[in-house]
Amino acid sequence: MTTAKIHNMEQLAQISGLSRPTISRYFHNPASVRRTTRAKIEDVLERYDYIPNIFAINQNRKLTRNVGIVVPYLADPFFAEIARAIEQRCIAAGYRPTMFSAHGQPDLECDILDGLRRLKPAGVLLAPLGRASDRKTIEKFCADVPTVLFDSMLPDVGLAFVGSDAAQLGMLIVDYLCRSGEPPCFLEMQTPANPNANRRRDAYVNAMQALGKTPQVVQLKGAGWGLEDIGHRQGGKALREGGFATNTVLCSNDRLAIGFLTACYEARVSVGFGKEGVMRVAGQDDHPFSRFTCPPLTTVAQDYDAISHHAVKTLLRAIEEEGETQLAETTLFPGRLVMRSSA
Amino acid sequence: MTTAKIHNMEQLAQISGLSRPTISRYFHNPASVRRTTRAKIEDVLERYDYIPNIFAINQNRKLTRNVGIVVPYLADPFFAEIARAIEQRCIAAGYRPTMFSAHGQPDLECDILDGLRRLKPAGVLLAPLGRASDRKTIEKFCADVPTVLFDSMLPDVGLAFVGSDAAQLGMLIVDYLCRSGEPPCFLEMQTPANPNANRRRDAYVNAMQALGKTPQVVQLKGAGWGLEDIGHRQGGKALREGGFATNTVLCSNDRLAIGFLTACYEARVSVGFGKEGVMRVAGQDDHPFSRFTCPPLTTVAQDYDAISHHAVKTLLRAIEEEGETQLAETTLFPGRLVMRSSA
DNA sequence: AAAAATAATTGCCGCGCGTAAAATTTTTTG
DNA sequence: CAAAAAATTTTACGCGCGGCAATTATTTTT
Repeated sequence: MTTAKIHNMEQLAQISGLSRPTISRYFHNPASVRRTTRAKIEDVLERYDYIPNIFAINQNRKLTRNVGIVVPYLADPFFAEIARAIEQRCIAAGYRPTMFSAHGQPDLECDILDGLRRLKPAGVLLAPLGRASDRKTIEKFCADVPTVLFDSMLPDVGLAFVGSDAAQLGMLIVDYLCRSGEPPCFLEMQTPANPNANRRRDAYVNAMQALGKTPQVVQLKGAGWGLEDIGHRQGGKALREGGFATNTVLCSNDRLAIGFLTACYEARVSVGFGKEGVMRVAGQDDHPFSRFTCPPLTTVAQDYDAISHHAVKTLLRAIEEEGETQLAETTLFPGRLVMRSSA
Repeated sequence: MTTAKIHNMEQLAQISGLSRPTISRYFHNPASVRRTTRAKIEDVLERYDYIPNIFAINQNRKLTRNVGIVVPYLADPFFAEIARAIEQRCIAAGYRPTMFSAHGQPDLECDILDGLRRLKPAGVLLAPLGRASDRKTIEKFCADVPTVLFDSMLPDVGLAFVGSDAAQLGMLIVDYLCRSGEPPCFLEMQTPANPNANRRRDAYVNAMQALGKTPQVVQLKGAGWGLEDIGHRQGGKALREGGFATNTVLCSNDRLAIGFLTACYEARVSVGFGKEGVMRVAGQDDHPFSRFTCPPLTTVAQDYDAISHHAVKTLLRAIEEEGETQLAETTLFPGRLVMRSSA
């Protein structure tokens, strides 16, 4: 501790009376040296606390232990939460994750991937922007770097896709809404930033038809990632203009629903199930804030935990096998109905 | 383009007919080579598009252009937003920012700082966890790495602190609330995770006294970063037990207010100014979601933009001067009253 | 105790670049 | 226009580590 610091493996080798390559092996995999040797090294390590130079390591290794995590919009707590879960799992597996947010900008997404490439990452977990993404750039990136997509799927891109089963989520909530009241209309953006939106609409339509009901889709003008704002402004407009065939509105996602609830409030339309509600509103995602809306939002929860776990597992398997794992598998997890008082 | 790729400076040097160090200088600062030389290099660069290896660069440079951005809790949109602003400014200045979140965990905060050290960062922008932070670790880190603190201040730590003027924010909102209705009670956590909370309470008390009113502070049980939940549960309990002396509640921050609004809703207490409101609720921060609560939350906005701008400017100045800039200056920005319908 | 298997060492090269000092070229000066 | 000064480029060396082949030392097996 009080002694001079160690700055490279050579010095550590001298002090511990071993050779540098042995020290190198130890750091690569402590189990690859004899127990007595390991003890010597760890003994010295306790007294001097040295850490190998990360740049020198990465420069020479063919495969680093860097992992990139890229999400479209980190200011959205939904992504913040899933990114956090993924990050922790990577750390636990001994990798060095780095988080990036495209902040909703396609060009930034490209910049991030380009920058990521330079980090020689062992792999990347990518939730693409979706429709706005530059497909070619992403495809090229995936061809060079083992990449698992999550949340938002781009067909035939990446090692694998992990996400939620939109059809199941849709059926779950539509079925619930139909059983407990009037069948829902569907509220979404006209030009959604995210391809999930299309799957959700389809899921809604299919679910309605399966239940023998007539689907009604209401599309809101506006683009970008200010979903609450669109739900608020445009949703409010639709509300005032009587754009909904029934008293029940299923929103494409919770953020839209959050904005729409505000619109309902301002229009003095009371929301909730039972006698007190003129209108019922539901969302999809179980956004971290959904339980604090007024009224708290009924929604279907994505299985954050299963998604993050499986995404990381899939990536690490592909990395560690390093055999030809050309599996372009898609894994979809079911959602869970979260009943709150809004519907 | 179609030609074989270049993988190092040596090759680029050969092709361009220059020596490698000249190329190196060019990348370090294009203006440092003669115009004719620059033209040669850029000509080759257009045809081959080569990018220097980032690990090799950082290994040899005494000072990298890496910058660390550390926030206590990225799933809080407030921090996500300010981190985004800071990130962009760093990129614009030609640095390579990396974002980290302590996820509310003090030990993780230490790990992050330790990991950051290995990246030889030119500087770090740190919003510490606050009370929970391991002060010694942070102090030691700041002694080694140029660090600017923001959001949450630790006395005598770091190059500088940039944040909001709690006293001004408090006066602003208290004054408004007093002018427009009954004087506010103050709602906060018993053991706040963040030292700002103390400043805010003091600001409230001082503002009330300055206006000749009697302050009342209501403290909620609970700890951690689930602020909405505490505002909801414990705030609701206080509400039911008639814990507030007046009909106006100023929350220590917006997240607490968001939870408290839910509690009001569930208790069927209508919130808002004017005749329709039994109660008035206000917050502090102008959290991204505050405009979508029901009713939309009256609050005081922190000047995200000024804070991020000044924090980055201060850090870069300290880095680039590299002279002894031992200034431990504190810069506080005023807030702005955001009047919505909750109060 | 000898043979086989395992671990550790030596020695050397390479990675891709930074950097100080020396050599060169260009510009300024008298 | 030559000499001095300044600007630019080259030479030479080093950073801290990974990886490989050939030895040598140690442990385990027969």
